[in-house]
Amino acid sequence: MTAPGEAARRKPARRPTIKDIARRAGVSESAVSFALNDRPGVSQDTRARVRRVAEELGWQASSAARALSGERAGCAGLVLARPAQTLGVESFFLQLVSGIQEVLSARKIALLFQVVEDLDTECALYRRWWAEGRVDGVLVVDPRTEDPRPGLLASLGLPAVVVGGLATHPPGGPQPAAAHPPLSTVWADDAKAMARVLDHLYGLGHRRIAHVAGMPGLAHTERRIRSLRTEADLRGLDERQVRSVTTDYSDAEGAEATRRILDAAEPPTAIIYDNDVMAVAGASVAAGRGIPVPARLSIVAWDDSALCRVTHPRLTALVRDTPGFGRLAAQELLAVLDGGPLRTVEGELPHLEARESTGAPPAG
Amino acid sequence: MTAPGEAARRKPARRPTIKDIARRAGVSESAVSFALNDRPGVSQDTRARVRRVAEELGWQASSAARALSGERAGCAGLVLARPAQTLGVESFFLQLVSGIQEVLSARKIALLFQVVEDLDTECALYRRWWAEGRVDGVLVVDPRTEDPRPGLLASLGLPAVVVGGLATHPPGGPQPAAAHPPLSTVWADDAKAMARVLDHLYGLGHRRIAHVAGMPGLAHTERRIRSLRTEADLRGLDERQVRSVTTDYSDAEGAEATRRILDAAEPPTAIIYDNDVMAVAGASVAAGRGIPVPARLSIVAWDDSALCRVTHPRLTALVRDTPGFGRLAAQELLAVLDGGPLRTVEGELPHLEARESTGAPPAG
DNA sequence: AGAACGTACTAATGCGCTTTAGTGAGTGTC
DNA sequence: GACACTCACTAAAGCGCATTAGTACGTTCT
Repeated sequence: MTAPGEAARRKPARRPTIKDIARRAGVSESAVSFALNDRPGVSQDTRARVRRVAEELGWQASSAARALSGERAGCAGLVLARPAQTLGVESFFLQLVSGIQEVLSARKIALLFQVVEDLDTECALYRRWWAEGRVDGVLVVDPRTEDPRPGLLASLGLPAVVVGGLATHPPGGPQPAAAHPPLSTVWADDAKAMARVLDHLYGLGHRRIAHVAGMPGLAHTERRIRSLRTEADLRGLDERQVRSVTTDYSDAEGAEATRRILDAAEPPTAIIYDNDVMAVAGASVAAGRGIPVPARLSIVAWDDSALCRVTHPRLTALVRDTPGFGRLAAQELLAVLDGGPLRTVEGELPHLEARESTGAPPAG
Repeated sequence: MTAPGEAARRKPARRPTIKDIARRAGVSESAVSFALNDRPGVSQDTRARVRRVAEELGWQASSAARALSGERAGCAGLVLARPAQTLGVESFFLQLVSGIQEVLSARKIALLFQVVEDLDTECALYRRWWAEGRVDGVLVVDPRTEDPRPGLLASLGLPAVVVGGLATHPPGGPQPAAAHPPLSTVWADDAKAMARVLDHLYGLGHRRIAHVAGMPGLAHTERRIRSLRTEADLRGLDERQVRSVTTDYSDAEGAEATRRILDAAEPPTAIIYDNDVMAVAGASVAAGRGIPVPARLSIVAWDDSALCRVTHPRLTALVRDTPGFGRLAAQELLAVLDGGPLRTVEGELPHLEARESTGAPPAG
């Protein structure tokens, strides 16, 4: 008699293998393999019998064995490079991941998810995953303007899909000098989305607008800033009237940026925030100073979430279907794994959900 | 000449194997294996040489091969069973995961992370992971009062650690009738934490207190509710003065619960919310009704986050070290994988960060 | 000097699966 | 009735590693 804990823990429940199936079905192991993988070489009868036995035994192919012989790990990877404290509140990633998995799990592909501190660690991790044969492909998020990852992945021959950009410029615009290396990409048209936001604010009468952007160096940050400038130019608004500042996406920097913006001699009548957390932080700064929203300051959040709906007033937000974007990315990765051509796929355009935080600017 | 995309994508860069190392170092494959795994049987000289060659080649053991021969997948699993829309804003999980990985990745153990819809799917996934040999162990989160998972995992013999509960009662208290199956557990003492919250509010003078709890059936929800009742009894507060209602953790239900609570004939002077999102939603409802916080209503949030700091007033919150909790859980899983004894480990007690949302109740 | 032992290595086996190369029985052909 | 040919299946090899059994050589003991 062993100790009770020991006894209960290490049950001998051995996992069934095709050998077990072969024995019970009275055929060879190879026949089992053929039967279970829809390969020709077995009769309908045998196939059915083998399937039944496998079912009974609750058999599932050992992922290790399959990976070793079949050269497929059955695994995709996703690395999130964020300093620990920036991991904050954003619902974005959990939603993205949930969308990704919806598609991957239908093909029985698991997702290896890792949070790391910085880009170098992320690159090192890709190398390790590649050398270990751990993943069949990866999803690259938070693309940068100068990004080492696509080049690295291409050189390793590790299939990958870039999520959210390094996008080619919109048709008609200038093509970027150094086109990104050959990786499939799914992206959203931030430029068009930004145009919509500006349309909304300009239409309400705003002429002095600030943009509290996210991290400099991120591709979509740059795209949004550039787009805002383009759209402002179209409407004859100069750099003093419409301008962007960058932050680290945190509530602290969002608040700080807001304070500086409001301290200006001629403060803007509207602020666009690049995420929900900063928008709420900014709204809080305004409230603290007794600045009524939207009477004296309009606020727009890029990315909707519960946050935007629980504040008072509720925040006008740019709503996008993040799980849907994740599904799109996963589908594209599957396509690449199946040997499909490199593509650049555009996700759904976000729409602006106008709520109570935007209105006409003060008359003066 | 193939198409440019094709050519660039499938680089022949073969992953190095121990055979390559053996050839270059002029020894047998087994010698390489011994050398790289710190096994006796090779001289210091050879060991060093093999190591150098492996380094040069950028070799990493194939996880599949190692798993197949060594019976270790080098992978842990974490499943999050949440309906998609509840995936909201909580920073809790990303932080927990980041703490877990800090510990696991030091041992080169990857984390398989999956979001599923419900508990049944989660159980099915455990079965599949087990049958596929995909994971060496799993971390079980959101333990329930009647939870099928520990039993399942124990019967499969899949090592596991329960994160956050099914805890035995505090020493001295009554032991639960059906002790949980033999799984290691890390938990936080919600009872003591709740006592602290009540201390704070009672000390300020509050005698009518509501508790907007999380999902019924979750172990920690029940623990908090039970603890609140116990602590209330100790102070002579009956069920009309102090009571809990359950929700699904969403901002919507948090707001709805708040409305109902404030509609009561004798509304409470303080509300405790089981997460940050609901607390902010509740604060917003109060603001919408013109109820000043904390002058007429005090608010406490369980779990701190950026949200609690960006609202106005900032919310008093129960702060816990979530990444630290994740690290603890991961360490415990490693201990179990190493064949250590089953244990129940208690995490750090959260502390109450008093901010502007709590104060003395109105004089009347 | 031969047995006994330890050291540093090589050879061989197996993990569970996929895949390629057989093999033997049945069918059709002239 | 010997020929090619197909069908349903089995045997065997190999994926990359860990591990066990074996081997050759040098040292020590008696």
